[in-house]
Amino acid sequence: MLQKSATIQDVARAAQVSTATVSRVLSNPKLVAEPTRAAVTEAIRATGYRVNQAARNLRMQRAGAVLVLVPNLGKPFYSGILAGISEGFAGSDYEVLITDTERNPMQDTALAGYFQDGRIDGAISLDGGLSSAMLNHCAQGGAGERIVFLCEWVEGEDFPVITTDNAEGARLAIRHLHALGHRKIAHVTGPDGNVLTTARRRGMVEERARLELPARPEWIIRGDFSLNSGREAAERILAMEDRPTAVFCSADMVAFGLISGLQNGGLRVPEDVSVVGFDDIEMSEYYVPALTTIRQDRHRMGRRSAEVLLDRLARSNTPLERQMQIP
Amino acid sequence: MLQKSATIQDVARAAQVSTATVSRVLSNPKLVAEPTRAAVTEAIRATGYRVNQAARNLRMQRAGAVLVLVPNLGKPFYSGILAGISEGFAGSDYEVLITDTERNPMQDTALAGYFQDGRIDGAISLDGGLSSAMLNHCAQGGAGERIVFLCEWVEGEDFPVITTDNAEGARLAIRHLHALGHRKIAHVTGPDGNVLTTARRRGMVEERARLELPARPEWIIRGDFSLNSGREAAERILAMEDRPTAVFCSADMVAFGLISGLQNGGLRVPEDVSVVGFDDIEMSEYYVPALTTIRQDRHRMGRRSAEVLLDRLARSNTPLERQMQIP
DNA sequence: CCGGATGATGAAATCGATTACATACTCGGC
DNA sequence: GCCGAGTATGTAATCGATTTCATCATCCGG
Repeated sequence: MLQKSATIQDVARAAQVSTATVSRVLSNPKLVAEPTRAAVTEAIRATGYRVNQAARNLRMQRAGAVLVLVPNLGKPFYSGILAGISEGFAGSDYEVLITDTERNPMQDTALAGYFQDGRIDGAISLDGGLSSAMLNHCAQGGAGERIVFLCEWVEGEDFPVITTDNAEGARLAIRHLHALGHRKIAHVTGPDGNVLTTARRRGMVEERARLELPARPEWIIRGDFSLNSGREAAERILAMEDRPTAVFCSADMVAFGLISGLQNGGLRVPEDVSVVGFDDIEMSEYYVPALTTIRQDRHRMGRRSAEVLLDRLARSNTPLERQMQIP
Repeated sequence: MLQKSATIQDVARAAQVSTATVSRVLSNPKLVAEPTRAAVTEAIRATGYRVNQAARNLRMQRAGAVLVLVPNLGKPFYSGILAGISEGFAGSDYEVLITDTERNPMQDTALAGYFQDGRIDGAISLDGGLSSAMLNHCAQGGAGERIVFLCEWVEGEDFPVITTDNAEGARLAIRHLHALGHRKIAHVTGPDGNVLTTARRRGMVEERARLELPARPEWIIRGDFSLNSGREAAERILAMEDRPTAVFCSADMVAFGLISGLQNGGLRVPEDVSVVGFDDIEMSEYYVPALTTIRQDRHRMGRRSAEVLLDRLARSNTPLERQMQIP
């Protein structure tokens, strides 16, 4: 706060009106007569007045901020999403807080605590691994309406979710490889228990069955969306006697790790093995060879989630009678 | 805020003491007698009381948040840094706000506005492109002590800077290429006017001169830290009659774009052209071929900048007499 | 046994906004 | 000429904490 910036009192004094009038000029100008309004506006300019957010938030019973839960800030996949979210909230009077759920794991009550403290009005979670207990705490505090999920979600809870059709993306990938003539297709999954892992694997398996392609258990390789898990998958594949000719990866990063591992092992991509990724992060176009991948418009999804949350916040701040306008 | 969470009044009532006592138990327990303290603690537990941050911040004249200015949230280079910063502030009672200065450019007064509004207590800028006018506004508001720079900095201003020795990194890169036998070395720069561009180019040029390597003007190619500028640089190099045998890139992303462009153009890397990057983002190890690069410990730098800012904030909230303890 | 130091606690002011309620004035209809 | 509605503004309560200052009890040395 530093330099004693002008307060609403100072403005009121300068314009020779009450603080109520100043406040009205700011929030609801048409309640104030033109000459008064002009005087106040001038006084605001002259004093360099700026609304003190802490005071405003206290009085209005709001926090003026939303929290974004990111599984791992270090993954480039999330950066585009964050940019979209941040853009979505620019111009609103909400600040965007970001936390890394992997490096700073949340206790069961931590998220609810943010709400109770009045530190946030809402949250966007990119982490589908939140415990139901944690979400229940929030719901009990009345914050159930103020949480939306993005990309991932929690099975069995019905918060709004902005996501792509992951199973369909997987099917698409398999169809693509099939069209290229591949029959023996492997899949590197995401981490166990992750909803995206499940959806993408399901899509993959379904489509493989539909196309009547061969399926060997070792062709489903467990990964975790990381570069390194791709590299490990490469070693597994190199060691197989009956090698797949194509691999569908659950994420672009996995694909990069896989390709680098395969090439180091002497297999050429795409001549010997075709690889398809998921996400379409910017890098994928510039990888050598360029990666075929399933696109997710991360920026747009980020924006969208911001819009959804803003809408819900507006709605839940509106008194009920104004919501149901039908007589 | 939602559910009327218990207030300090409720606790005071439950414990049959005044709010002052409750507040003291929270902030300075040794001022309160043991039995009273126990009663209050129990009342806090029973009511599920949590301090309301807006009220606390208002009274204490602080914002309880810091702002991180990121040039472009979409670049993976920044994600590790953000993770470090976020970790550095975990456990402190400051929230971390993040803004993208490219997508949401700041007006001259915007940053100062954040301080004046009482929305932030300090800022970490990864953007060396902030105008001096903007910084002056902040300094005039007394926020001069509460800004630190990270990676980039503004020439001519003396805010604390956490950064690597960029010129030395560049020299290192050139020495490395020289040791491999390369004599004709090109450089893809960052964007004009960027401080990192200047430092790295200077290091490169100095070392090239020291080693008495040939220098052709067209071997300094203008880029902008992006994948695409690397690809464009590749086209320029492919079109040269006197081609360099090695290229030092101002960033890993540039190197990736360059390698992909060169290979598409029929040159092999590293057989025909060696490429060195800068930053050592996680991908670089997994690129094919693996990229040689100049390491920056982004996570640590992030943490460090948080520490520096926290220290300055603590200092500037301490009354002067307690700072100068020498009699 | 008293004065003053020390310790524990409470009453009330304060931070800077918003807003319910009160007041004063204007205007039109009867 | 009076009343009610409407408009413009002010007074003061309020949000939920922190902190200054006052009060009161206790204790110790002389």
